[in-house]
Amino acid sequence: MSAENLTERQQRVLRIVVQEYVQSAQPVGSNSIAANYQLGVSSATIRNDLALLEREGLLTHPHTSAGRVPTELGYRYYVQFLMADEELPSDERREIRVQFGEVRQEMDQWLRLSTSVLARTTQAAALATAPRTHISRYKHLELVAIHGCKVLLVLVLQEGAVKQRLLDVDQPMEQHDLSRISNELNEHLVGKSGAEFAQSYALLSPFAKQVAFLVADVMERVDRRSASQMYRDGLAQILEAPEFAEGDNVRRIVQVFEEQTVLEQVVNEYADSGDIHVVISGNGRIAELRDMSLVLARYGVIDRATGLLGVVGPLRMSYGRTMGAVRFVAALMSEMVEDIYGPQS
Amino acid sequence: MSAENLTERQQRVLRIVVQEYVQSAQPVGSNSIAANYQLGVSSATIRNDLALLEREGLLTHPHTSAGRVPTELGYRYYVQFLMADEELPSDERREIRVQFGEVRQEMDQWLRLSTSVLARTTQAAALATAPRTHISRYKHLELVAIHGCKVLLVLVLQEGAVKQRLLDVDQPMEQHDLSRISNELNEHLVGKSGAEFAQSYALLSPFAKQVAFLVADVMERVDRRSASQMYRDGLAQILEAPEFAEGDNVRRIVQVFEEQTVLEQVVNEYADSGDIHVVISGNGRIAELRDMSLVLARYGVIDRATGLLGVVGPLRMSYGRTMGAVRFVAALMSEMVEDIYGPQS
DNA sequence: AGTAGCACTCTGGCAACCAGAGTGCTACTT
DNA sequence: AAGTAGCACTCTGGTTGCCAGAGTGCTACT
Repeated sequence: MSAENLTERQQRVLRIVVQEYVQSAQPVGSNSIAANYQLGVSSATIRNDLALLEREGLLTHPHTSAGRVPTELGYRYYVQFLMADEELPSDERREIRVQFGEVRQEMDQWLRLSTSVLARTTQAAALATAPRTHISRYKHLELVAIHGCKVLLVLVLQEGAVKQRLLDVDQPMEQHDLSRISNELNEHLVGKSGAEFAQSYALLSPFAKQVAFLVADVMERVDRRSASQMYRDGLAQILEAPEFAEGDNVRRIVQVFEEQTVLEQVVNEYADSGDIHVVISGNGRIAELRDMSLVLARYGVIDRATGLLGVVGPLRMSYGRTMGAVRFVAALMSEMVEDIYGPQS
Repeated sequence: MSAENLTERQQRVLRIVVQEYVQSAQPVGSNSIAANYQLGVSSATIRNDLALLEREGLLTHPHTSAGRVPTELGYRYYVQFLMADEELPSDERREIRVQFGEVRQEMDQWLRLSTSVLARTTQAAALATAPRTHISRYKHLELVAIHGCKVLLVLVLQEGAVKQRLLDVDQPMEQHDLSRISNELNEHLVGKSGAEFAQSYALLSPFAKQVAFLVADVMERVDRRSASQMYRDGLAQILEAPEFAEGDNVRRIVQVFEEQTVLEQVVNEYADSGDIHVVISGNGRIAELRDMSLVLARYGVIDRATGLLGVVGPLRMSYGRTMGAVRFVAALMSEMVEDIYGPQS
């Protein structure tokens, strides 16, 4: 796709159509353009431009006597060439910053807040995944006696994630003994990945070694899982969009949003690229995402721990504002994740 | 509501109407009843019975020339007097049991599996809350040095819940020192509620005391929160129900399901009663739940840690099967929670 | 290149119509 | 008294025809 084919005015007309349609959800006709924008030409001229834009595949009309509507290609052209980057207004930014400040200490609230903020400011459905590393590394482990032969294993990974697991041991154990074993493991395994545990097995007591096996297993599971649990919010909002009102669409959207697998696919596809991404109608390749747009950004500390966040909305979305919001929230989250890792070492 | 007004046959007719309508989603008329069931009377007689059931407020018809449909009252009568308790078929039970067996050790999977199983077996939307106690009690704490002045506090509560919190300390601390403090706190605070911490403050070192304040705060927050995070699944499925297809209904359902506040209200209302509950159309008192039925059951160890699970579906739901499924999953969950507490002491 | 004017097309709403389904009632039977 | 046959009545949902309104596309003109 290139910008060369269109005259200045045609580009303006295309921009107007997209913006009007985004706002009103109504096909926009030549008359209303001529009346509401001072293009210095009559509606007939605009009609010619519209016809040309349609021949180029950027616009279409639902039926002969309706106004024009952007095609997927039209939206892509708009996002790539015509759109102005919008920053979130500073008062909104300030308020969001305050909210993030309030949960700074509670890591388990970060994602919830991100999705909630995104959903509210963009009027779309928001999603976020927890930061993950490629290979988990051991940070700290604790064995807690629950009762009798039940022991709770609490594992802290270097990226700050906490995993728990219930163990059955052969015979009742005292918290005292369990702590000794925890200490032993913490001493030898800190900073290691599951694969590197093997180096240390020789140094461990038999029971500690058993636990180490288990920990390695847990860590491997974490790594193998294609994506961590996804937070979501704002589903109800996008169902208000008129284009989703019709029959089967609702179900498709809810399914995409609930099921995770489709989103994971996209998320994985954009796993390692840096900047913000706009996926319009699944970029034609992902059938389930037909008629939806995603705006996604990666956040975190690259090569250390990164996650993905963004929104899902109708094609007819305010891309400028949405991208501004996603970019801003991603930046805030990055700040907070960096905080865990300390100044870049 | 009582059972006395209706003759044997009228009750049978009501049961047939409910069951047919649940299956077909079509209003059921006197002819089809006479044809498909051997009641030994003609359709005219059934018409009389239907008219009577309608006068009693148990049935209604959408318009003059349509068949009958149960009213909310009709469903309630059905559930209370006419319904046969259905147990889940044994092969389904076995398979579910296997699945639960596989995640026995991973507590963080329990709720996810519960909702997933319920959603699949009942074809409705499922929800579950984590087990909670009225007053949290301290079990174990760990302080983990993250880097510089950042410390991660990991708190294990007696009911098995794990909370984490990020701390900023005045000066960098060694893991060694942090462990000493953790041990100090574990020694003095184990089994205590936040309110009871005060007894021990005198025995603690200054820094440990500061941490104890913080822990008390965290525990208080946990207790104050009206309900723990809710797991959900199967939303897409119930949107297939024809009665939800129409306009605003979808949004209302998604909102109820997503927003938590309404569900919390109900959940709290049935917080302390033992058996399974069927809430039909919000029992007339909760407007948001109009045209939906909830089937809820409490699970866990009473007076120790209990949670709630159940499903949300259309009024037109197979109550027998749904109740069987909810009861079964609640029993499994109770087993697993009991396991944490050990044999009733 | 741009414009005025006009014929053409398609939608969405409205009214009229009809077959089908199911009721409610009355008069009759057992 | 309980049940039944028969029939008039009512309401829906689909179909058809119609019309105003909106917007286009084309041709002839500046």
